[in-house]
Amino acid sequence: MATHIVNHNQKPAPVAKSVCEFPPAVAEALEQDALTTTYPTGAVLFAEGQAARGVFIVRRGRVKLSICGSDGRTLILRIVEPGCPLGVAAVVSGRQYEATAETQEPSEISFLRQSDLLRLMRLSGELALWVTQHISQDYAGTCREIRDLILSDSASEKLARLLVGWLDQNTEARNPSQMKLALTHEEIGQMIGTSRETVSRLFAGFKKQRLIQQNGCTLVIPNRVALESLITA
Amino acid sequence: MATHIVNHNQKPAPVAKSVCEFPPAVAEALEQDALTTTYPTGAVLFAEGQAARGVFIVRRGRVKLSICGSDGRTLILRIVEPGCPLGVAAVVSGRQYEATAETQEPSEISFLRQSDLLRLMRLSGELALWVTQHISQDYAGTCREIRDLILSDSASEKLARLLVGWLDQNTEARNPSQMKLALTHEEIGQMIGTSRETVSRLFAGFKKQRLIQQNGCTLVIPNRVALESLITA
DNA sequence: AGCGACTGGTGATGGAGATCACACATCCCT
DNA sequence: AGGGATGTGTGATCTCCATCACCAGTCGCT
Repeated sequence: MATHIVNHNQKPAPVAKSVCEFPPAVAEALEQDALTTTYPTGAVLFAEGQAARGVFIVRRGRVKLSICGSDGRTLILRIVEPGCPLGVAAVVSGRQYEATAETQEPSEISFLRQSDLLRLMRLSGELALWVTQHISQDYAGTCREIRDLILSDSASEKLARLLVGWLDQNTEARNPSQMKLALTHEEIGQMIGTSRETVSRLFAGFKKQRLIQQNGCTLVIPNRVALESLITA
Repeated sequence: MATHIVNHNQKPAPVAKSVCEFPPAVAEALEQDALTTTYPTGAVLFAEGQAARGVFIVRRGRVKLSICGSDGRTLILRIVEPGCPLGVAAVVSGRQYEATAETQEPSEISFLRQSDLLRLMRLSGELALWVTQHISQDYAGTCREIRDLILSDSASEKLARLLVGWLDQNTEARNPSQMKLALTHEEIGQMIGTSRETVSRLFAGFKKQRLIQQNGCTLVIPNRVALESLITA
């Protein structure tokens, strides 16, 4: 099934997200060997602990990447945006998926089998490089995650970090101090390792301190500096 | 938002047999272009945030890899043994080192400049593969780290996890239930994200429960199963 | 409507562990 | 010897946050 490489909402290159537009070799590989499917919300692409079958590449939509502990609690590693591959590390080293990938909204996702990916990587240095760079990017991101989570005891600091991080992803938006809040309090809690109630209380506190404003699902951060001042406190 | 119950009982990756044995292509690269140096204890190979200059490959000794938070607290990611490269992810993606590497004992370490590594990777697919697999291995390890740290609230569970993990690295030792304790309580605390005092108290508690014995720097774990039973408790 | 599932707000309580404060043991200097 | 460093053991507080409990708003569904 040939897949057309179209980006409906052509956003100018997201900052940290590297390329939303694929390098030629990657695009070619996708056209030739990838199977593109549309998934509904809540579909599980792969689960933590499963043997790696192949990589998934997000074309449209958003995918939640999470790991879960023995007691059932969940930690969201990150929300993956279009242009990014999922499961590359597991696939190239032939082990298990390290996390669980679940769609957060209806998404269009390409799948490339392990054997095809490895074969193509051998043929195309460019593709191999793309894969390697994405893995090391994931690694760097995970290290940041650890720093933010472990090395700040107060929950408010973690939340402030998360919000500031979201702001940074929004630099090219029309209003850079404004963003859509697409996660529930529960999910935010799972991103910063706290309970849902704590997130509620923190938001209430932030509003009282005029650090954030919220109407509907739109979050406004009038004073970024004040929010940042919580981070090293 | 399904919650997935997953089994994490996988033995940690086949331990790269600690003896310094490299694939031919790697050995050749090291011979040709690497600079091998002997460092004293406490030498800093590179620090978190520095621009990546090249990779360091441990030939002999042990290197502590850690990240530190704004408040000065430290988290030890892992102790790197001979045969393993350091800083690969940062080098191939040309960004900053994600962590700080510091020798824990006098060590012999080879250095390979970024430009040389990239050039050699282009020439030798075998070397490129070796590098890529090490990165994804580091990534997987970091994910495990996150799971262990975040998704187990009790500090005793974290310590039990650490000890069991050490046991697994000892499978080839003469007495598999015995090991040398080369870290201070403070460092152990930095590995599991707790304070030094808590580690002391936990050790005392474990001894009282006959879960561990200790004479000098030798740690004996007579009953591994009992220790493991703490982990999902 | 009316019901159920999900989400968000907020109080009360308890407990695990950080932190402070000591005391004691080594070990290594000169 | 003494005197630093450094590592360890343990008690006393104190604080933050998880947890339990309950209520209220808002969807979507029949």
